[in-house]
Amino acid sequence: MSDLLERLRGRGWRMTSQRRVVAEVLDGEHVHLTADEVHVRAAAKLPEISRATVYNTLGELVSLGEVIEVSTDGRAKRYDPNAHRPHQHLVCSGCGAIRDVRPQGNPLSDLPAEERYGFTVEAVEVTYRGVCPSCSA
Amino acid sequence: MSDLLERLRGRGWRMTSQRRVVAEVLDGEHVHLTADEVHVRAAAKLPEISRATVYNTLGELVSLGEVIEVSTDGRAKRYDPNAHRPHQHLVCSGCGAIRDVRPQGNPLSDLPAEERYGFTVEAVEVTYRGVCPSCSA
DNA sequence: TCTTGACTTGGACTCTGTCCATTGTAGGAT
DNA sequence: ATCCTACAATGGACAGAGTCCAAGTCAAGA
Repeated sequence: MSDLLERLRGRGWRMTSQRRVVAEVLDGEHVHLTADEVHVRAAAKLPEISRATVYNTLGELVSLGEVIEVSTDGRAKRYDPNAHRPHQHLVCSGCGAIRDVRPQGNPLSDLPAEERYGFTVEAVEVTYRGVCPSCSA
Repeated sequence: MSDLLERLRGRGWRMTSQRRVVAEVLDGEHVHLTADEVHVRAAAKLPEISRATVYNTLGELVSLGEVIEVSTDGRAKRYDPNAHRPHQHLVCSGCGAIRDVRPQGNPLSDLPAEERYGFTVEAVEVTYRGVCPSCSA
């Protein structure tokens, strides 16, 4: 995560305690927190941090390509720091848990030219839905 | 669409003018309206129809498997009546337009057993993102 | 240390969707 | 054709997620 901070500083990001705390909260794999969860965890380290700042910071991290925004359920968006390792998501219909997974093959190539209708296709998101072990038990 | 109404009646759906109007609004291919858009169009035919009824009806159509709920952007959900023809979505990052597309291959089979982590995988959603012709012009 | 433009704050506001008590009505029963 | 009643519609209050903005604060270069 410190390399993330370095990278951001290198891009002219002004380093504030708020931004540092948000970045720290987002560290790790299989992290898929909502903005509100990020706020709660950030506030545990830095009580004065505001919701607006958390939203701003998350938005910037997304624009910078350091974090991926995931909306699997039409409810709160989730923020996934695992942005530099292409992956898909496996979502539990029961509890909403999310796992990062790595399918085989490249789904982009599954969309033939005649199905592109003049679009410049840049990315593909794949969400597998199912029931996780604890929910099916 | 009248077969839809027939099917619903056959399942014990009480046919009201409100439900009929909502079903009519959702007729067609490449239809991906938000609940609010459905309400506006329905109200053009039946001015007294309430938002709550539109939400209720859409929810029922989704439960019945006649309409698919799509949330591509974390904003308003969209409702896709093309439920009986499996397909994926191609979304324009510029204007948000959605096209139904039919990729080759079966993405479900791209998730090998060792990447399922004990989940019972039931479905997969694929969203291609790109820029549509009018936005790239 | 000073300065300044970028950052943060918090509260009001918007948008999307849900809830619920009340009123209305579709469609089977008579 | 009319009556009943369970199911459906209404609309207004409410809730959750996110945005906006004017005022105050501060990181970091000079």
